[in-house]
Amino acid sequence: MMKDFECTQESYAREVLREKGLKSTTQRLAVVHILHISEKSLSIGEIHGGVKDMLGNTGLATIYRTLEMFEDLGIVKRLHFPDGGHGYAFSQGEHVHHMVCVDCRGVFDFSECPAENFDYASVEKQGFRVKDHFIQLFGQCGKCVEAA
Amino acid sequence: MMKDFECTQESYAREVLREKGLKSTTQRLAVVHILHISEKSLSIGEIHGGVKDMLGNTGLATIYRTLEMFEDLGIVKRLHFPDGGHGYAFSQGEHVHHMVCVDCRGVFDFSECPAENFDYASVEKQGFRVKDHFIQLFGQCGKCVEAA
DNA sequence: TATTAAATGAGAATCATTTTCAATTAACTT
DNA sequence: AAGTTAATTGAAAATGATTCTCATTTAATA
Repeated sequence: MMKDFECTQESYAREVLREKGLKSTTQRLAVVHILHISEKSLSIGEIHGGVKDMLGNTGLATIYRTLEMFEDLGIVKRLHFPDGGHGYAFSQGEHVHHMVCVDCRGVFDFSECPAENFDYASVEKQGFRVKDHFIQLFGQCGKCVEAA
Repeated sequence: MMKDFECTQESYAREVLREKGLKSTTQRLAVVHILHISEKSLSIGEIHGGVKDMLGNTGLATIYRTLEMFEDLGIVKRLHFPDGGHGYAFSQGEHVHHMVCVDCRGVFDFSECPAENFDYASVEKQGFRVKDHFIQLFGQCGKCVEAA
């Protein structure tokens, strides 16, 4: 089934799915599209709403299943908000970090890693082996600074 | 009411609470104690269990209320696990970060900030103003490396 | 010790997430 | 282009996490 919202991101997702032997369903591609066209990260509910607008009724469980899978595949990145809520943003598996606007919840990627030159030896003294890190910046985006 | 588990951390919590005009209840001090004696971060359920062991029945809602308040006061730090779960660890408001062992969920503080020398100007180009950051390292602690 | 506002407990209410299973569909075969 | 099959979906129920309500209790002060 050919969709009228094909785009680079969608092709990327199709590719990743195919490599893993997973199906490129209409619902999965719609999730990619919704995340792609959004400036800000989206909650599960917002994604569900967006997909329903595109496709008509869609089960919420499908959205949960899709996002969990996409996170494992590196297609989406889950963000943690200070209030405990979550947001999801499209990602292509690269090492990027995110700035989150605490006012509008907008998400802005940046590729320079703040911890790039950090000497892990200092924290690995007691035998801890660092394998990954999670970094998120909080602040206000340009628009919200002006609006304030 | 004098408790038999007074300790530095407890005194610190008492102090912070008093400054804000909040009460140092038995339940709140028990939460501090439970977190203090634990090597690893604890889930809400584990904290609830620990407090019940100390005090007998204690409402789960109280644990939620206490942790939320403590987080605001900087007395505890909430950690985000890759699976979406949360852990809580005692904190004294200093700028510290955490290494989390993905095997045993143990938490290890370190004060050297990986982003300390990072030049935020590069990410603030588009007007974003960075106000805070969240950094968490994932890996394996010494014990779990050996056990593996 | 009496007073009072803050905090608690218990359970209901709400909200988030996962599970189950019959029906549907994408991908592959012919 | 139709048939086959395993993967996926939708719907609703089940589970789990979190918040709310309000009568009762308690810590802090006078």
